[in-house]
Amino acid sequence: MSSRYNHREVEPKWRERWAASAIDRALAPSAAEGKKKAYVLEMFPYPSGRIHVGHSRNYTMGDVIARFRRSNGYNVLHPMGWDAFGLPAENAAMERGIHPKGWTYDNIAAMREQLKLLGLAIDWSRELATCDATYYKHQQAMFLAFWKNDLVYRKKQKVNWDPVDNTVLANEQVVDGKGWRSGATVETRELEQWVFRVTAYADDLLDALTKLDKWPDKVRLMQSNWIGKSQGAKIWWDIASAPNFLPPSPAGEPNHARDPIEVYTTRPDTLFGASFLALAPDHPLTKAIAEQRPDVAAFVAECAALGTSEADIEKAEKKGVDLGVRVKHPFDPSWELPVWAANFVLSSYGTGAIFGSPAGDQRDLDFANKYKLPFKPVVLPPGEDAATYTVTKDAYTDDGVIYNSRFLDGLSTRDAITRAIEELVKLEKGEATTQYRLRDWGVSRQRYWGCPIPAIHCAKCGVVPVPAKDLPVTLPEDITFDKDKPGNPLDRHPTWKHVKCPSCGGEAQRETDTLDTFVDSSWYFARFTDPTNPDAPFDKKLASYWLPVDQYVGGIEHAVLHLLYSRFFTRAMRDCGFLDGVTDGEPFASLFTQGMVVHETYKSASGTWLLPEDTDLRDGKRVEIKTGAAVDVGAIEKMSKSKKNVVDLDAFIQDFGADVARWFVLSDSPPERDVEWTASGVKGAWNFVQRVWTLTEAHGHPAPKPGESAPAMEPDAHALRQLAHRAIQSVTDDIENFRFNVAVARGYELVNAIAKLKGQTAGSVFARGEALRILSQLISPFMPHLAEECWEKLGFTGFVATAAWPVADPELAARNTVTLPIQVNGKKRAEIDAPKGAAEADVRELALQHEAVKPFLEGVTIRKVIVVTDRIVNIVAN
RNA sequence: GCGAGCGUGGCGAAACCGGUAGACGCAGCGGACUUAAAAUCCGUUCGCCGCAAGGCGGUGCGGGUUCAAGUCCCGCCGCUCGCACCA
Repeated sequence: MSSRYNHREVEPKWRERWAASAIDRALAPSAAEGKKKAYVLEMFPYPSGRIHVGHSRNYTMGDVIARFRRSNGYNVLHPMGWDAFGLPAENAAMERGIHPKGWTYDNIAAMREQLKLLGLAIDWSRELATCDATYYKHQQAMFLAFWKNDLVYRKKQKVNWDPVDNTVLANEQVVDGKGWRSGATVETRELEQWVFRVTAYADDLLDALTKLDKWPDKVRLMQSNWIGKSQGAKIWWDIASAPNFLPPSPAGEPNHARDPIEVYTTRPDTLFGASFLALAPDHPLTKAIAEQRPDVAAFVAECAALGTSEADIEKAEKKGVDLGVRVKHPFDPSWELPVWAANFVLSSYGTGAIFGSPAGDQRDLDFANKYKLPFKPVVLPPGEDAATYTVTKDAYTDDGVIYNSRFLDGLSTRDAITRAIEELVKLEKGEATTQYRLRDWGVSRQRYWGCPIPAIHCAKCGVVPVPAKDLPVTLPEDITFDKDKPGNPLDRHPTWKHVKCPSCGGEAQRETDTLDTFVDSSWYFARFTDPTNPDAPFDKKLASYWLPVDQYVGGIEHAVLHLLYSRFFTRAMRDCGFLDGVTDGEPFASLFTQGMVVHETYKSASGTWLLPEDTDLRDGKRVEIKTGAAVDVGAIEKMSKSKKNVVDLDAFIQDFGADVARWFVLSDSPPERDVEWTASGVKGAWNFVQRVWTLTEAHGHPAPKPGESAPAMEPDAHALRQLAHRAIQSVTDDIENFRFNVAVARGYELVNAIAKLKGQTAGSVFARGEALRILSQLISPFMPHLAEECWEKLGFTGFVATAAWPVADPELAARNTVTLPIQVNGKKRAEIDAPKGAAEADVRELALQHEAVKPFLEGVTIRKVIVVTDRIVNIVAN
């Protein structure tokens, strides 16, 4: 009597039982004596509406780890929440007249139900949403603490300004120099911004990367590049002469037009090759001169107008204008150099000024060639002759021996850098310095749907923090969104921003900027450790117990920003007294970046995107079901709503079940690589589910308990036992090492082997029952519903989800004979079976006497026989 | 331009420290069951030569190290990702 496995009944049944027994709750530290903790976390989602099967991969991977750890006796924390502030809610409000709050919470409710259908072992009692005042209240408190500790400050910063939407745009919202929504040309504006002092930790954030050995090298490298530490020197170039209109420098006042020009370089060894200085178009001196010289003003305007897109910059020709200023060479006051403004000098890096040493820098060389500035080589490449070596169009940027450089002559690049800095220090013309590419983090956003910044602007007292007793500063709900009135709705609100100054009691205004949503996600992992605490972001003891996150799982797209900000935040929380258990400031001990789910894209004849479910394969051609018309099959891309190449999760689970979805997204492709969602792959997973169930049901006996002694059995039954115990070893190892696709393959192997053993003897029944028990346990992290159903069918009580992970019997798992390939001159000619660990001499004899080997040894001399124990024999002969 | 990664059957892939290349899945082919189909089950499937036993070739291309290379080294080609005038 066999019945088809009915996921529509089985899956909800087990989810209800798990929930009723609260098995997914993390234990309080006091209740978890003797257990190790495991904090498993997937990057929490933005509640955009509905989830598709593509989203499920990330959560499934985390779930496999969480379930695996629980089976291995850990106290597991596996929570879920919502990254709930952000622009899409405001866009929806504008487009559809819905309130961002309602839209967001509706989406959360829908997505929570969808996620629950996946059967994830999540402690839902800890759910949080960053848009709850109960959450952002603590964020505001931490903001104030950071402010007090000088980790928050205000600064005029260049921003991308959309003049139509009246708002700041993030870099990724600027497409080809135009605002992504309005299409208006983006301007650069200077705005007073709230800034987090990330650079305070620049060195630590960089150095600590070496200790994050459970992070992908790629991510560590990306962060390292992003921080971009470089060692060099600051050099001060005294003004020799300047246009008369520049006023003289008042003594003691810095940053004046006639002050020495500060330049940053990593190559002070090439100072004697210098032939000009170049300043950024918005360098203070450039701007001062532009006020008096129309040609310079025109040049500055031209640079500002040039698009900010990378392609524009790439194509832009090196251009400049002579500013009419002359400076003295630091090593020789009689040597004067011209000062130019140049479009390739960035004001945002270093000091916004460089010295041009054309023979050693391609940009400088291009520039010098264009404007006929002189240059001479000062670094002699290895193997070149100083008498004949010349530079014309290609600069030499590598190391060499310094020449044409007076006291630096004959030194290596490295020694010359040290020597040059020594001399600069002696002459008080410069000093060694370190530069970072990393900038402080501007967090001001002119938006409604974000965490209000707890600050008040008072004409008398300046910028005043909101007193702790007045937190949270909540968002007003009576807000209007109007397409015709762009900008920040908070700013337009009739009453919200008008408050009394907490300091003087006078009329004042609230800060109407809200925080970048990356702030919300920079500490949510810590809030999960104590998610309902009303008085503090989290209890220190609880956070110390759970943190760091033992396994973090998410997309590579967050390799830099989210992960770097979280590392910053953890250090800042530590140093402001919120956190004391994470002394190294690292929030995520181990990181896994998973690949995406990709799918073909389909376009109808009229050019609109089609959902996969609206198409069908007929005679090998893809057609639109409604019309029968041919469909244009496009590239295989990441599943996304905009291209409609998505498979809806609800519908899929209805048709095939959550276990099929979970099994499929983990099979075939390695987890870090993308996996293509295909109908045939689904079929494979579906067949497997059916096969596991059919075999389990057909067995018809209770399975032996773990450790139960086995009866005598036939060799094929014994072989199944061996395979099952080896599968335990392999799958355990595969999960531990994130090789889920290999674990899946082991599952197929075990099922194939179980199906092959047909006998009904006591031995066979035992072996089959044991193998089925092991199978149900090994698949339980992957297909938890099916595993429970099988576990129950095999006569066990309680949940397989909470049963102890199976342990392989070492004797059964061990291989006592091994098959050794025998090679002659590296080509395989035969195989022999030998006892494991057989003596070299014995194996050697077996190999040489083998019938299949002999013909290849005739007429040649055996030079050498290599025997690698338990691996291979290679006979070298000629 | 700089940096990193990848390249294996018709497809997704596996291969631990250099030791039988292609596990496992999909698709294909042949067969069983069936009036038929679906489902299921069994067999088979890198290419070439051969009736077969077997042989030869084969991990993007070209070299090298080694008894032995998908794996290590050098040089190309292609693809993907990150950064991008960073001084």
